[in-house]
Formats: sequence, C-alpha cells, structure tokens
Amino acid sequence: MSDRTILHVDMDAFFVSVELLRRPELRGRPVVVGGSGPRGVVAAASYEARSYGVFSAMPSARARRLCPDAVFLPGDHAHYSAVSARVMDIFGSVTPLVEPLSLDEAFLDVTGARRLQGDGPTIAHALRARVLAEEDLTCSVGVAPVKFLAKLATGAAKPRPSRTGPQPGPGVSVVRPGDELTFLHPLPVGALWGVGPATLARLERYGIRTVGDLAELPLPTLEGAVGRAHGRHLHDLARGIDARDVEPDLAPKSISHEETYPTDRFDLSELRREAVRMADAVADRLRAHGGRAKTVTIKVRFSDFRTITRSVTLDEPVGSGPSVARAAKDLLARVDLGPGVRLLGVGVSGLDGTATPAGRQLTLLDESVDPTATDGAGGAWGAATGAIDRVRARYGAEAVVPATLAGPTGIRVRRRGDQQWGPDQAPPPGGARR
DNA sequence: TCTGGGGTCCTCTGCCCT
DNA sequence: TCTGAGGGCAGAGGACCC
Repeated sequence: MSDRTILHVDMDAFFVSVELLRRPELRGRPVVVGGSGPRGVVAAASYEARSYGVFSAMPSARARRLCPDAVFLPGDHAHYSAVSARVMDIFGSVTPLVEPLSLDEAFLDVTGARRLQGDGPTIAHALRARVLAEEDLTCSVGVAPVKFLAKLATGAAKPRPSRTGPQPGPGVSVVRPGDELTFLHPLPVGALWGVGPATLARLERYGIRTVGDLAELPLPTLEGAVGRAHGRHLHDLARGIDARDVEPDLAPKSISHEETYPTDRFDLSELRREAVRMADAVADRLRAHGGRAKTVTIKVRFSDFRTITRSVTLDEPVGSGPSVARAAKDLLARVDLGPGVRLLGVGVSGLDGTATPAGRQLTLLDESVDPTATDGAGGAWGAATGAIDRVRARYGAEAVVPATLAGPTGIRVRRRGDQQWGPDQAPPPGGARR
C-alpha cells in the first residue's frame, strides 16, 4: 500500500456559510443558496435546511415545498470565488501539491510536509484551525494514503443534519495504512466515486450492494456489466487501489457556457443572437486561458428535456468570439428548433494553449486585413480581440459587445457564474426577450 | 417531480483510408 | 473492380462529478 499522505478538504455548506458571514442574523435558520425561478435548483443548503430533506441539485420549487420557512438567497459566484481563492492560499501554504476540485474542495498531498509539520491527522487539525481563524469558516478533512479513500473519509468527518439541529462531526477522519479494506468494504457501493444511479442499477442486478461485494466480483464479469475501462477502475477502487497523483496544475480541456431560459424559446434569429453572446463569453475565457480551440459544440435541450449536441472540428483552431459564433450558428442551422428550446449552450474543446501573442510568433500573414481569413492571435481579429480584452479588463465585460447584441436597449453580457443555478424568474408577460 | 451549470471521461457508431 | 477487415478519427450521447 502507498506511503503517501493525502488530505481531502471539503468546506462545510460553503456557499451558505459564506453568506452567513455577511448576514449573521440568518444563523440557525434554514438557508438555501440557488436559483429562485421555476427552473432553478439548490446550490447549497444549510444543515438546518437539510434536516427538512433539502439537498443540493434539488429543484428550488421542491425545496420551497419541503421547507417553506427557508430563506432563499440568489448566490454570488464572484464572491465565493474570492473567498475560495483565499482558502486555497491557506492550503498552498501547507503544501504546493494542491489540486482544487471545485470552489469548496481540494486534494492536498502532504507527504513531503510530514517531517516538518507532523503526521497527516496533525496537519489536518492544524489546517482546520487556520481556516477557522483566518476565514471564520469550518471544513471537514479526510486523511488517507490515496485520493479516493481520503475523499470517502471526509464524508465521515462531516456534520450531520438532524431534526434537533446540526450534529457536529469529528472534523477530521483518518484511514490509516493497513486499514483501507476494513474501512472500505462495509460501505454501500454507491459511495464509490464513479458509481451513479445507472451503474448502481447494473451492479444491483448482480446482487452487489457493498464495496466488499464488488471486490469479490470477477473482473471479466464487472467489465461485462459496466464496460471495460469503468470495470477495471471500479475493480481497483474496491481493493483500495488508486494510483492517481494530486495534480496541482490541471489545464482545462474544454470551456463552455450554457443557459436555461425561464420559458422556452422558438425564434431562430433570437437563438442565433444568443449563440453569438455565449460564443463571445466562451472565447473570452478561452483567451484568458491563453488558448485556441479546434472543436466547437452547441448543446440544445428541448422543451421535453431531450438534449442533443452538435459539434464541428475546424481546420484551424479559433480563439475569437466571431469565429466561435460563426461555427455555433452553422451548427444551430442544422437543428430543428420547432419543439422549443429550454437550454442553449456553446462550448469549445481541443484546446491548444499556444495562441496568445505571448505564446505564438506572429507572422507576416498575421497582418492580413481579412477578418474572416484568420483568427485568434493572428489576423485582424487577433488585433481586435486583443484590444477588446484590454478594454474589458479596464471597463468591464459590457464595455464592448458584438454588434449583433448592441441596440438601443442593450443586452446584458452574462459571464461565467452569472446564472449558475438556473434562471431567476420568468420574463414579463408578452415576450421571451431579456 | 419536473429536473442548473461547468466540467471529464467513456462508449458506440459511422466514415474514411489502407 | 469489388469486397471485407481493421485502424483512426470525428461526432454524438451517456454517466458521473461538484
């Protein structure tokens, strides 16, 4: 077994806890952060709200029925990001090997820190104390020799909701080397990372209920049940094997932006404008990551929740809003929008990361004045997007918008996190326009 | 009961080429 | 010239995660 010491740190009810720092009068009350509209979902619930059966990803309407007294807050992605960055800095002061999983969760490889800072549990307790002292937030920590066991251990460290109020957890939970299978095998198989509802249903057909049951299933049978790669992965996990390293600098492999509308959209020209707006937002982020992308994908969810994707891989990677928008609009033209569109999304993948002016040598060809000829770092769009990025950095995202979106009333340029948990409310009667 | 947004990874299928 | 096998790749969708 591994001699590494991995910490998995998970902030307790992070979004809610951050909100309570700004609104301490809500402490002790059921609080829900998420989308407030008819199609919104719960992003986070306080332990008081959880005792009513409210959990994240639940439709907000259902949460309201379960807990009518809950205080619903819209969520502030930018603020949570800022707090998260400070918490991650604390993690980074313990070890440089920090792999953030989301705003409120990270893996830390503290193997190299043990000599100076003590063993895993000692580091975990010290880390909790620092996060509490510096940010007034609580977190739970799992300690184990491998990543997925550390993550499972965190679950045992968490506070628990109950009818009489939140029951504090131990805060730190440890799986010591040699105890892996004793900890692992009694757990329900659904606790494993990668076993969702579909895999769970397949495994149940084989009578698999616990991780111990899974460990006894022959590999070929498991591969037949859930596929080769997935089967091998689960086979290893059931034996406590997880060779994955903590990787601090994972580059994104795709970037996307999607939005669910308060009411279904039918108008093609309106959806084309929406595609332009989203393409612009995606291209912004793409350039912020210093890259271009070869593949553009659109995603359409119809009124009956049927979801399709259409994608195209381009001859040359693109990085500007107009280029991503052009591909997205071409893809949109291939889709029958008759049933009504509930959600539209634009994404890019196949990122090359070498398109920024700093990362790519400009050529004489880049002086081309044909804006359709080339793109990204080069050509007329290269110069234009560079200027746009500088203006937006100084005056905000809405300082420059695609001409399609400009008008007397203007259209708000939504950015990442603006609509994280569903549309806030239905549009006023008489139209679906924002 | 009426289902968000942003990701990753895997599988299947069809097409093209050898 | 036709056919089939097999590999590589793109596209689409499913499953899963937070």
